[in-house]
Amino acid sequence: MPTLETGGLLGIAAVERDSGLPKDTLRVWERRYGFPAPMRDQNDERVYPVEQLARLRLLRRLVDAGHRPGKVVGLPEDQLSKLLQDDGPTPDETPLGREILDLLSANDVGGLRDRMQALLVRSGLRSFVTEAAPTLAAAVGAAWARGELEIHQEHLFTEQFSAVLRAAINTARSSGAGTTAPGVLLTTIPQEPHALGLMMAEAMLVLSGCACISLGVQTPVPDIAAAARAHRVDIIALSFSAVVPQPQIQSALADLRSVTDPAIEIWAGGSGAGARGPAGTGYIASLEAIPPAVEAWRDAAVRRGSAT
Amino acid sequence: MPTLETGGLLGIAAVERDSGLPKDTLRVWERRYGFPAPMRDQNDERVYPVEQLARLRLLRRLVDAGHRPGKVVGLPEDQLSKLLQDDGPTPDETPLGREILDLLSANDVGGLRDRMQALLVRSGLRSFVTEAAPTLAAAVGAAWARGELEIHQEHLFTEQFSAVLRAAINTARSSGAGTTAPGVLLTTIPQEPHALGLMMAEAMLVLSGCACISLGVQTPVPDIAAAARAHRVDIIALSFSAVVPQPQIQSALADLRSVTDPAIEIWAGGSGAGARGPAGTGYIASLEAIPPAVEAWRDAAVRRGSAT
DNA sequence: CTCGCATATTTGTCCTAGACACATAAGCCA
DNA sequence: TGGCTTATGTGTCTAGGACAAATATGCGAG
Repeated sequence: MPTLETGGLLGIAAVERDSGLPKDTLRVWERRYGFPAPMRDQNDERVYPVEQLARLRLLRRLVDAGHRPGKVVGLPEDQLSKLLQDDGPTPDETPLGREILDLLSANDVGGLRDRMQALLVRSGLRSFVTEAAPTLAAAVGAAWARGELEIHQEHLFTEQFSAVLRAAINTARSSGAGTTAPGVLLTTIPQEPHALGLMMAEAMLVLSGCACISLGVQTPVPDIAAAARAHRVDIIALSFSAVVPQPQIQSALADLRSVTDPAIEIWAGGSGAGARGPAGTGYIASLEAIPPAVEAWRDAAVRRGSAT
Repeated sequence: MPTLETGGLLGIAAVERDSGLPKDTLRVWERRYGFPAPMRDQNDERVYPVEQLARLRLLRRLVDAGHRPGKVVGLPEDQLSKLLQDDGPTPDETPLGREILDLLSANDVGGLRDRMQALLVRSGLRSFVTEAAPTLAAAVGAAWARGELEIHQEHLFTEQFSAVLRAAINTARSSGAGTTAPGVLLTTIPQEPHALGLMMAEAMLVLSGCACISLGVQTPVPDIAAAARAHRVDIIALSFSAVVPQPQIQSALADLRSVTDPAIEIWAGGSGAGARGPAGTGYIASLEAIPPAVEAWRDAAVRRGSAT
């Protein structure tokens, strides 16, 4: 029973899943830096207390932010201060972020949904996605990393947020028709379980008049290529959060590029996507960059005389 | 450069990503059965030709369908025939199932959505969930196991189906009010990633007048308990598909039971839930069993004089 | 003092080979 | 045929070692 979790103890596979650190890395950190320091069960297998998991998630954030593991893994609780001082002006101190965090802390699910719905109808889908949504996501992410939120509160936020956004996307979908509309396939690679970024991208693409087909998250690379072929899309759009290690993103993009018709563009976006992707793949720096990118594709399509 | 791919050769990490087989399993299959038989690069690291990846993906299907690795890993190309002959009496030969499969095979995403939406409005949410939905899910699952569908087509079905169902649930939600409404927390354990069963259960609960709070999938057990406490629900409803091994389900239920207020009921349902759960947990045999179970809870609540 | 380049260190990932618990299949007896 | 015990199959974990890529450090030149 490798990944069982009984009474706050997690197996190494569960820690890999929840921290995003591969098993090999967990073991080598333990060997080199003395942390994590898991206990052993009756089979001499590692079992990690939840506090160590929490610290590992903090450490992962620090490492992703540029700190070197050897420098930070051995510290007791000063990491918290480092993390806080690192991110100096905490981005969740916007009134809106604070408000959402308060609703989450109060477990006010109805209020949360109403607030997000109100934001949506007041400002419209576009500015909801480009302005409000990133603020909310950042606030929740930061609060979670700081330990202010529990996991179930993050789950609740994700659920409510995606419900509101999904409904809005479906409403907006029908309106786009007439001009040259690129067909876009949306999904994520198997290591990427986050659906929020994908949905925000879909919203922007739909608003730009694209015909979007979303496969949801975690599609194997050969199947992404097969789906692009089957649906005759013009663009494959992939979303990456920070949970996936850079090299894995790069190789996944390269693999996909090599098995996909060169006429099909591959776009990578999200906080995890590095600016320098493999040759033949495009980088979408932000949600605001999506409409211009679609516009550029349209221009190119007109110039080459082939419209969908 | 672990996962690089040069000219149709993939590193072990890429094969793990695309086949779904863990690195450990790939190595042990090679050691025991002689397949896969990767070549080695200049660093003596495994590199897999794409044909071997394709066969590994087939093998994974067969293993998921119940075949034993030792029996099928060593076969040359007869696996294809075995795969096809495997599911002899196809249970998807209902007209409805056939129709959906045809739409999926034709990659007709609009037609798929329209058909499901029509089913929903024609028969109503309740019979859609209890009758049409299981038929569709069974047909898609069987076709997938038989190799008639590709992964991306199953993803597409899941995405469209959940979009239709989610919208219907949100519409139905507001109507239920007045009588004694139990608060229900819905989620799955971390090993269970399937959301479809959860949503179908939510639909039935909402139709029965429950106040549902869904956390989405894969909530750690301690957080399920914490969420139940925070939201003061009366019932925790968990959905299990067949992917989770029985003992893990049992121990998760037992763990949850031991850390949750005894006044809160725990219901387990779905194809993976065994009839005999741990003491103090309830078993919901089917979707049709949900309304009576809610009714029974109401009766008990009235009798004990405490209403939410 | 700063920039560019060569060298040193850190770090993630892969390697081998062995062990073992759990689940399934086979054997056996009623 | 059904239920129980034994045997085999199977995935996952363990240990330490190795090495290439990424990053930091030292050093000389402008």
